[in-house]
Amino acid sequence: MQERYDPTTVESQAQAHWETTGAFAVGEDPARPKYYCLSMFPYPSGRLHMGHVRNYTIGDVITRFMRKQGYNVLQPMGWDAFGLPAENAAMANGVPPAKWTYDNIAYMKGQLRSLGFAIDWSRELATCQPEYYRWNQWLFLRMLEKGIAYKKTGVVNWDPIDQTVLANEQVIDGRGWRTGAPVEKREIPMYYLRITDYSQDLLEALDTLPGWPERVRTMQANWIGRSEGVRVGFPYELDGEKHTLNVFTTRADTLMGVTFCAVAPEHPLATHAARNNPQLAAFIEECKQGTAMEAELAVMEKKGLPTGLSVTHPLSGEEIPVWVGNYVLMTYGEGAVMGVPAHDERDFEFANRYGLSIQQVIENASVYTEALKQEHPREKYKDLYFDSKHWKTWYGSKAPGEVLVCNSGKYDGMTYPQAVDAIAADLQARGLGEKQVQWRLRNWGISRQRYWGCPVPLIHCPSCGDVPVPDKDLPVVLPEGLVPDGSGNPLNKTASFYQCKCPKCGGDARRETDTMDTFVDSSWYFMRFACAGNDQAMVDQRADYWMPVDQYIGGIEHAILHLLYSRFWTRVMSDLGLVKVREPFQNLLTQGMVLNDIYSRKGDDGRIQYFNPADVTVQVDAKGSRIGSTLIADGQPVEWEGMRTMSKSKNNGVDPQKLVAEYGADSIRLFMMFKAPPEDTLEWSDDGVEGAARFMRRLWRMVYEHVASVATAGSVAAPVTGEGLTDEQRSVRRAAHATLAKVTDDIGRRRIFNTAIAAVMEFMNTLAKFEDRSPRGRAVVQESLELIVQMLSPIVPHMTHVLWQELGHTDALIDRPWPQPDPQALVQDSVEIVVQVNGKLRGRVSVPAAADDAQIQQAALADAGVQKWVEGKPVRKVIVVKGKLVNVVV
RNA sequence: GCCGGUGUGGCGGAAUUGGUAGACGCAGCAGACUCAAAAUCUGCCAUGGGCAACCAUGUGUCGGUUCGACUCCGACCACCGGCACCA
Repeated sequence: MQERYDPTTVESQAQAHWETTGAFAVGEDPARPKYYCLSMFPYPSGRLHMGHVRNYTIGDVITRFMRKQGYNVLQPMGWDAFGLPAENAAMANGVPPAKWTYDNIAYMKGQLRSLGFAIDWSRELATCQPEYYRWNQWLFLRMLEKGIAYKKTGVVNWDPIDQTVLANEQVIDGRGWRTGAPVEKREIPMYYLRITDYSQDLLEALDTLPGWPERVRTMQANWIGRSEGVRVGFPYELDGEKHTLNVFTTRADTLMGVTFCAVAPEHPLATHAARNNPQLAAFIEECKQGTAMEAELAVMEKKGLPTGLSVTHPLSGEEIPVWVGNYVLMTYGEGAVMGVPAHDERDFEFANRYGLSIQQVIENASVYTEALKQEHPREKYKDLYFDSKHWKTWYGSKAPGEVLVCNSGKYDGMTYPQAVDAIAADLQARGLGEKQVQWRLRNWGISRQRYWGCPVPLIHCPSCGDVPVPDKDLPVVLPEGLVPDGSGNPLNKTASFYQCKCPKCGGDARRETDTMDTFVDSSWYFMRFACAGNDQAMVDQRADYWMPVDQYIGGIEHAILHLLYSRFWTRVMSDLGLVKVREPFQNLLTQGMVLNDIYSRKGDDGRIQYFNPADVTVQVDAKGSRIGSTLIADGQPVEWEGMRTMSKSKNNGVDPQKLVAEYGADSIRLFMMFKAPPEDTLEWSDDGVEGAARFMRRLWRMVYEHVASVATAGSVAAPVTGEGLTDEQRSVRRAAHATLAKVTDDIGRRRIFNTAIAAVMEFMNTLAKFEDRSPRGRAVVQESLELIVQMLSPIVPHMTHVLWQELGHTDALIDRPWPQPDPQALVQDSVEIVVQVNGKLRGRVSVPAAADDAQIQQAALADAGVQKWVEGKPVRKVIVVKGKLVNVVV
């Protein structure tokens, strides 16, 4: 055995073994339970970043662990290869997106291989391959037939100078990223998928996913956003015709407090009113300025203008003025809201700004008590509700029983649910409303006015209209040699693509040049992995074998959109009879981001320059606190801006390849798994990697010294059992098996790897102090080292592969079943009990493991340290927690 | 703005079901080995007081529940993720 640990030799040796034995290729095996372990596939951006390394290491640890548990484990890998960055790179370098993408894939695949992931590469796919995306097109056509896909106009960000649609990312401070022109909203025709048909199903089925993080399920539920309320119709007359303005409200109990209605700028009523009202027309035009992003709309100053029209209150018959409000969203509900300024914060703000009246119709019974009514009679009370600080307490609650309706005639004194029921019933009787369920979820617009994506398979014929591409003509292949220049989709300028014949009438027609949202590509790739190589069908029965994905791993940033779209797409495929599964992902692990320090310096020209943390040294004081940082190159100070996700713009990226070359893949993998729990953010640290490498060398040396001692002093004793061991030998053995139990639980159940590694480290500290070199002692060491090597094998597979052989084994560690802790080794004679007096730690006692409560209590009270605090005070109560602690209350 | 999350020593984190706060590691300090350095090994390492035994304080802030709270409840502060065309 080599005395020194050399990662390069070790890793090539292990990888060669896996390569030649085809260790990672899997097929359908009815004899074993299957396990599908999937990490979110990467966008081929150029090189692997640390987030990828973290993601795939987590997946690999689980894959290797489950394999050792006897499962037939599939871990595939592919490329989310369509998307905007390829077009940006094309614009910058003049290289077609296809070439850039395929070059990146080749490079990144090499990186993944060097990290030793147990990936079945025979199933690799890239979403930009026609063999893949033809099935996007095929399923889209099925959705058209079923009415799930349809055409409608949608709002996009429009750059008026480049005359092109901008992605949200391409809008910087409300301006086009290339032109700097203020962005406008524009309506264009698009294709949509009716995900809202599945709202109820998508929401209810969240309860069938206990293996998903609670927060993700909550976020999805809120995103789908089911709310129960009432549709209220406000009748009005226009040009002698009767109409109704519909609004949706969850607070029908406040209906008698409506003092205005507000409609979205795009609402038909607004459009109508603006015809003879230039001021209003100008306001609506102004609302078209700015982006289509909801986050931006939500923080905008609330503005409005009266339409000059009014509607009739459905119950009181009062005239209610109609306003146009920039905060009313056309995409939610009816695109119109009723305004109850006394009991809605936003309406309150709006009414105050425009001098609209405020009518209180609810009093808070629990807060506005009889005593307070004496103190604050109505007149005084009035002032209070303009006091926004108290607004929430006094008016914001709708908890039943807490608030009662007032100033509302026959509804006075009713609670929230009573009033909603009564008002809904009265509205229904008049044909002016009813109870309604409203969803926040919107249908999925999939059209993108971009080149590097999957073509939408439609043909526009002047005589036949929109004609689907016949299945026999699929795929509609995207030409790969084009280079976008920023002035829109190059497909629009490529006659060989868009010129075509109508499949119906054979006349000249124009092919659709929009491509699909890349979320389409990622909505079903996991099913395609199961059916690699099938060129006759989208999926086959192999998908039924492998699906659902047993463990899905990816970034928390995908908690809503990607996962929801995948759940929807899987349902559509299920409804079409293509697959049996309805929920694609059984268990979900959302890994945290990888952060690194940011260092900057303001240049003479006032521009901020960022320096890579590798080029900076940090000064610390005697305690190790950070006191400053300087650039190595010039020794001058640089500013530390804290830690953020690794990015090009902040120049704080770390190149995985360099690290693998320097420390080996195992040390990087170990560091990533040890530094933080998988769901938390991970702060990068070069010192931490150094520490991981130190641990690797330590383990290597321990095995080396053991193997050498066996070579010189003869073989170890027969395999150890509990029989005839010294106390020390027994205690080491107990520690070894207790560590195994903990590591098995941490990896297998808790999916927390940092504590598993810490437990192994702790045990290695114990083992290092064990100096018994008798044959029995060496047998205990042999067993301990074998367990350590096996426990670490999912995390550092290369080194453990080699050490396993050095420990005298001829089988390959990857196929070795996971060890079981020996129950006999875990038995303890006595346990330490912590003794508290009034909840404060005052002593420790050792009691036999079998001691009952009374014996434990007696031992606790007899302890000298405890006596000191109990003496002279009556003992009121003694709480005994078996095997753990005693609390004496005096 | 809305939805979700996080907050513990100099730093990353541990404490799994309400039961010993700070495991494990990084950094730091001291020492051993060495001509020296690297590597390695040993010890110390929350804060304040004390020679020490020990005592008090301490898990973002304020308040509550409990024999007992990092953990549960209420209010607040700060930061992070998402908000439908980045992936």
